[in-house]
Amino acid sequence: MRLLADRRRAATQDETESLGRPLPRDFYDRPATVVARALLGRVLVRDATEGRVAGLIVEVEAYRGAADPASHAYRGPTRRNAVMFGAAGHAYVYFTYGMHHCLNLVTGREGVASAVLVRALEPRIGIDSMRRRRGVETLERLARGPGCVAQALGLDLADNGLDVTRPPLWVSDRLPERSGPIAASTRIGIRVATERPWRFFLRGSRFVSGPGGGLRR
DNA sequence: CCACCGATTGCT
DNA sequence: GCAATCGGTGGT
Repeated sequence: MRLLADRRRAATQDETESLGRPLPRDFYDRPATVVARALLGRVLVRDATEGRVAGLIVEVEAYRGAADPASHAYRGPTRRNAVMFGAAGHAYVYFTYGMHHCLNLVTGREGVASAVLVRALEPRIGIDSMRRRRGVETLERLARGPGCVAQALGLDLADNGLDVTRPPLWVSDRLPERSGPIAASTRIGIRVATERPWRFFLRGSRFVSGPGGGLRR
């Protein structure tokens, strides 16, 4: 009789096979806007002890280096944003408003401090896990909004700095067929008048981009 | 040490 | 429209 752990491992390998391979580091080693666009429609995968959770990336926001006033990196390196200044292909997870976490994927060359904020997912795998973590039922509400994405995936500061070119947190190189309409978040996040982060999302089957954020004060 | 603020969310 | 809630950040 096969051990439970072995069966679980085999199942994980099968699913990984069907999901494709993790995107390699050089995928992320490009400008944030380019990576942001290329991430749309791919599968973000989170493997935890509770099981696998995954969804299609349907909305992202690009933070373009330390010269971008909207970026956490704008005032130079600090303890919190250190990961942004590091190598591409790592997770920058931060805590905000005393209750929410948000997930970024670091892009560009070391020292460039650019990243892509994952703003919304279309749930695909581990939907019941997402429901438990989120405390909501409907697919539309499970991972719409950056705080909801992190909560649905069970991410917190312990995941800051993770290498996203391999499990337990990674993005597949596959571009699956989308099953239905995709809900992008409606709320506006950053409020910087001079320069705004560029947002990318999928509306139905169409690719859309435009300035995110509103005006400050 | 202290004060202010935030790449948000959910409820009124 | 606004409260919740607390670590990050910068100034004293």
